[in-house]
Amino acid sequence: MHAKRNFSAKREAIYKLLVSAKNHPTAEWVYESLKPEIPDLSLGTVYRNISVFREMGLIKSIGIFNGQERFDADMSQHSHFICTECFKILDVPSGKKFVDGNIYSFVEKECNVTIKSHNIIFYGICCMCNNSHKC
Amino acid sequence: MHAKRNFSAKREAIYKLLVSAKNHPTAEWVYESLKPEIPDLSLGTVYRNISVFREMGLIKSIGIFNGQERFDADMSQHSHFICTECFKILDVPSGKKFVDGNIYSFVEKECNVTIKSHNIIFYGICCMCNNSHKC
DNA sequence: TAATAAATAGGAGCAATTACGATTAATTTA
DNA sequence: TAAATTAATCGTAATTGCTCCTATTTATTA
Repeated sequence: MHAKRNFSAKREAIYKLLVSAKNHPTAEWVYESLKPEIPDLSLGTVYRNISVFREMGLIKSIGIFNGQERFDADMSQHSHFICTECFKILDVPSGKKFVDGNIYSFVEKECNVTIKSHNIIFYGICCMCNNSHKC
Repeated sequence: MHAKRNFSAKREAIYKLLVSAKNHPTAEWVYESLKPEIPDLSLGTVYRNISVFREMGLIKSIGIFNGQERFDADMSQHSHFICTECFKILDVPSGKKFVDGNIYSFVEKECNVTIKSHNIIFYGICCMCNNSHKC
């Protein structure tokens, strides 16, 4: 039994796609992906629902890369790698916790702030973009 | 004796301001700040020189927040805190190194990538934006 | 000084995102 | 069920941060 959620058909479709997508998609990609099966979908609806999901805490923004904002419906604490060539984003499995609660309180004291969350992004070249395609 | 650098007067002014600025400025802020003393400065020149500096490795981008890219001429490895209310950015003094070389090679193996750099950003509320202004 | 190269101004153009009025769908109330 | 109310969406216009382009100016070289 799970919480009742009155999502409209389109909202539901957008959310499901975000959850299943492994590419940390852009709003544009969500729109293009759903357009074939939902021909009367509008781009504004995608943007608006992404905002709704973010406010609900269902998704988060990874950042803006190559001019487009990237989203992630995996709300577990993890880091990302982004290829500066093709802008592919990979999850960094955090078996190792890079940043823990001790660091939070350390930074909070040093900076006199309250920390809500953090992001770690590794930049580099993915194996597809390396000359030697050993993927 | 230091390396000869043939910067134009405007380029020099932009770079000096970036170095002295403690607010991790936007291009717009640089433009507005220099405009009074350099009335014929154009916004395009600020953007172009920021690109030049970035390619030269003199500055780096912290990211895009509230729709505007933020820059930092402090090239030492350090993290940032950003207030989600007022978008003030603070340096996190890294007496503690959060991410070291071991983590790089760990992630490189896990993700099959080559890492060039990384960014850590803490999000939260600064003391000015907290109800209790204990700053 | 003349020829060449680099940097800039100013404005047009672009692309991602947001805002808005009109319409449609869903929900509640009677 | 029907009417009234609320929420969601469409389509398009507007915004905005940034980039690009051309003419002009400034600096460098011969």
